[in-house]
Amino acid sequence: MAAEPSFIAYEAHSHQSAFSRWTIRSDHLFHVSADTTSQWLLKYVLFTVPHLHSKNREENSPKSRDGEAASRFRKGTPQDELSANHVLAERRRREKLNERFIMLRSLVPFVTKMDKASILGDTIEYVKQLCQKIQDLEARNKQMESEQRPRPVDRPQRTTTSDGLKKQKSGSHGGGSGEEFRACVR
Amino acid sequence: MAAEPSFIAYEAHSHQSAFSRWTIRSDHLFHVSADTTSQWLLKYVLFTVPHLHSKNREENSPKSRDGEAASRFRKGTPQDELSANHVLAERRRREKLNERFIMLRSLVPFVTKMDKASILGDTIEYVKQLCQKIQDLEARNKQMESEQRPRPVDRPQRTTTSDGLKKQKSGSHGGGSGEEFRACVR
DNA sequence: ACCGACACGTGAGCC
DNA sequence: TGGCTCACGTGTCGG
Repeated sequence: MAAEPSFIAYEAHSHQSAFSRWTIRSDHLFHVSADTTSQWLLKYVLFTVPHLHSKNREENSPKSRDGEAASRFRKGTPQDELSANHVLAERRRREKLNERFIMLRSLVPFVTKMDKASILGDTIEYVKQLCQKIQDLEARNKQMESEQRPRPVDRPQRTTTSDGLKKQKSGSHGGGSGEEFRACVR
Repeated sequence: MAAEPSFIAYEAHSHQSAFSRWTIRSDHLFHVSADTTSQWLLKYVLFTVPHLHSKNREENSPKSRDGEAASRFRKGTPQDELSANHVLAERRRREKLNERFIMLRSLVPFVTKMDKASILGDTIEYVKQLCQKIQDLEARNKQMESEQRPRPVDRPQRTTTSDGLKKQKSGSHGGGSGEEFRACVR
């Protein structure tokens, strides 16, 4: 029932539109190393590399719809706007979410499992460890500072430390988010 | 399954088993505040509260299956083992993943959107900021240490920081991972 | 042969 | 009102 009515009309070939299509094709044509982490890496590079250095859109996907609407001259568009738009939005949602997953996995240092669940698991643990480490460092820093300078002349805990630490920008979206937020509340 | 065990034999009523069932039911019977973040909060408390103070398992879920298998006296079990087991496993997978999502959201300090995607987005940004902050603290710490005490007396990096941080067990697998791993590689 | 993982489409609900 | 997110079941691929 999944593949029934006048649907999005990606080629004649029935269901499994788009994603699985090129996955399979790339799996067969290029026959890249399909042993471990097989199609994940492939999908990763094929999916992110075009996004990296190209700002142009791929908006033809919503346009190809009317073409099939002309060919598929059903009486109205009851399932068109109600479904074809829906399935597309849903696909976009999944896509966005997967992108976040990949991006998140690239941050966590030691991950070997690509399991969508292990990614979350490792992240949730990594954040905990980072958090604890920050508290540790902060406490030691303050303690050391206090022991070094027992003179309470002033206590400016934000003197920018006058060190030449390089704050590399996060780069991507460049949104100037407020720095020094309340971190590690647990 | 969160609410109660031995109930996988969802009633006679066809699809939409379990989750949507009690969601709708709770929506109608209890008619709790269904205005903002409506069923999310409800599901959250109903799902996590039993898990908080109860260590007992709920492994009866694979057992209740035979009951309905008896009622469903088809000739063999072609769709039973091929489907009923599969759908159950899939549901368990989603459930585990959702649990991770909730647990992850509880770590990030400032989140207002409950969007499954915003959770990831905020987390991925939070990790970045934590990471940068660790580098910052570390650099300052080292620099201060070098300028303060050129004499290498000793540096016990495990002074327990004298804070009352309570290490709640993660419970599930409890793998005692090695501390002081390589953090913040970026 | 089974089990785990994932993408997909689809029904439902909430702004 | 449609857009948007979510949960679900299902088909399919890999170990």
